[in-house]
Amino acid sequence: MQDLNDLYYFVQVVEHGGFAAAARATGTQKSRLSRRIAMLEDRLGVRLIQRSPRRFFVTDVGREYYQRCVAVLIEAEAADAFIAQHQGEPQGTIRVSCPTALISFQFGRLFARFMTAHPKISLQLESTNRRVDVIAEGFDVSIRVRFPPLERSELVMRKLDDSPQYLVAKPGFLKEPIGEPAELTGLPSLAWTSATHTYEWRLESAEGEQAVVRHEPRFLTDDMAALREAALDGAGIVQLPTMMIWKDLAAGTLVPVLPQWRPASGIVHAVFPSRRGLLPSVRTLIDFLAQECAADRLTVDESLAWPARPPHIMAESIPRPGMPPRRRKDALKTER
Amino acid sequence: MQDLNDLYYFVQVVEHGGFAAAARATGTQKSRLSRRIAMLEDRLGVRLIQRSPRRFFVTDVGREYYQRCVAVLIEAEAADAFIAQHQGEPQGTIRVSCPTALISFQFGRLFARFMTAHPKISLQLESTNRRVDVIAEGFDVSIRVRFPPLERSELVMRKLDDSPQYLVAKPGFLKEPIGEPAELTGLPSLAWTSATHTYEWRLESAEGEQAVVRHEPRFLTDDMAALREAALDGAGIVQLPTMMIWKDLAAGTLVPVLPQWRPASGIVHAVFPSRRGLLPSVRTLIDFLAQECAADRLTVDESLAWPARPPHIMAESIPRPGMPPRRRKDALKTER
DNA sequence: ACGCAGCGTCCTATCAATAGAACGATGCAA
DNA sequence: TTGCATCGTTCTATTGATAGGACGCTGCGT
Repeated sequence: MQDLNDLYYFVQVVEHGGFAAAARATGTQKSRLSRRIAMLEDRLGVRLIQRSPRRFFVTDVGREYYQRCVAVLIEAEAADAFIAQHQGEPQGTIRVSCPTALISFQFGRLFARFMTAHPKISLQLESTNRRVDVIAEGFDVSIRVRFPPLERSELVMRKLDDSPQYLVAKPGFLKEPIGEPAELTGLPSLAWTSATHTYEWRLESAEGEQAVVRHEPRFLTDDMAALREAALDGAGIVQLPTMMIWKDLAAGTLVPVLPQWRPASGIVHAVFPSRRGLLPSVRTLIDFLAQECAADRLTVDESLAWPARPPHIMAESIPRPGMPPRRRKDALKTER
Repeated sequence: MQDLNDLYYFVQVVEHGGFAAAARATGTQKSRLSRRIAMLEDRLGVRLIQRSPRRFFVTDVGREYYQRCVAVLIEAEAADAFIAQHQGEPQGTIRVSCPTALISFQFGRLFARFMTAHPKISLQLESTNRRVDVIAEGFDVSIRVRFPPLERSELVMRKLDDSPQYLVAKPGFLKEPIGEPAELTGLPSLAWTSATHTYEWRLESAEGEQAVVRHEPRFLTDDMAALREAALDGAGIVQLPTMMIWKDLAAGTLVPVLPQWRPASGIVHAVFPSRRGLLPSVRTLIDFLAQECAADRLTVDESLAWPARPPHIMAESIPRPGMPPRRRKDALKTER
């Protein structure tokens, strides 16, 4: 295989009228230029440059070859220019997957805000509760909610939000209030379908005590809205995300069950194939979502008068050197 | 400076649908391909290929970049094709310089034969007796005659012919025959203008004795035809090349002076800038001239019934390996 | 469910290209 | 005519890329 860099060296030497001048102009050693041109001539079997100490001129065949080499370099520059132009302003299409419920009570609004803020970016959003294969299915990013401990993955994760949860029921569903996790045993429950077919509430007291309560749900579904409707109708006790039901709690149409014990928070995170080569558009989206989630959480916490929970430690999102976190104050203000 | 070879690697990997397949197809180690593509992505700041073990697909931006890289390689191939096409059949213009006299009595015919034999080659022939600067003046080849010892030069030399010489005068010019070189002293002489302004005949006997006779010519010129005319008119004794006057000798209009002592032969040779990168057309011309000179010499020697002189040892013309000397029997036959 | 072939990536001893200096040649100015 | 600055080329100790193998992972066949 020929060394395409020789074409570059050749063009530089011709354009500067000598090895020494080309070396100075390009910061390349003249010994390298001398050697590479000699090797190029050997490979081609022609003399491109007639030269001796103090003498230098390009042969006729060398001139024609030079023109063709310039064409090569122009194409190479065009390829780089395409990438540079592609990088410059976030644009293009982002393929995202997101759990259905999360879209309906939280992320749907965020995606809409994002598109308003970035007119040149399009989203292709797949609403799904299955665990998508990011690489094979061609997603740029997938939004997921998982409960700790998170499994390790070849994919890169960026935490977006905590997902505090409530155990709730319709007011009056419980004949008498309960005070201990053990009292939950045997009560009717509703749950999200689990792949492992085991159902348990992992609870934590304000003091840090932990309890695990196993239950057998009388209603299983992968539609979180259906779970909420069933709870509102008094079908049983269910664990649901704060962001989904905070207005029900504020209105009193749902009430916390065992309020001194809180379920473990989930972690909302984005997963994507690699930090290297992340398109500006995708990076912009992920940063945006992280910022919007933080702002929304503050609003909900203030509304419910609850202190912000300490964040879970998850797979590290390495801060990008030289890139300060983006703040969208104006976007936050206008949307309220 | 980017490594243009990375574009080649990228195209190969994309076209073969994986690193392993590309490595097999190109004979390149897959570790190199893996590394070079990773470095290319780092430099560009984008992910061109989404991949993991057993998974491989080219991103959208990667596909567009691939198209541009193909364009680069096509241009590079075009440049090589131009050179290959340029090399294939001897064609184009050869710039030659040749001494005027040599043209008139020997090489003019040879150049004509050459052009007949090679319709696609043109010659630009400068008839000159000055020592041209081959590199600076853009000659492909210069024909020269020099007497030993030849000076060393950065130019490459290829001997074409010996140039045996005769001391001659008009019949009857000498009142009495002379037998020794010393008897030449004081006789009227004619000579080619010398840059050194010293004039001497270097003679050698059949036994190998050598003699040097200094003389002061009464006629100096750089026109060899004029020298011949003057000798034919009886103006004096002159040294002339055999090829120029062999017919005069055969006809008796010129006779040898001091026939037992012969002047040293000159060497007709071609000089050119470099063996490396010698165009096929130039190589063809030089080979042709060497062969034609050999054939002509044979004819003249047979006509004058003289044994061929042993050739002088000169700067070596390295035989080109694998390339047998070309013989042009048909050309020799038709021209007689 | 398990074993295996083959994938892409990483590691390191080896090899080849390079940087930088030395050399001989050349043109120009004094 | 001579000295000097700068040219292109060559040489070699050093540096960096590579070959080749090892590794972990994945998909497919049994």
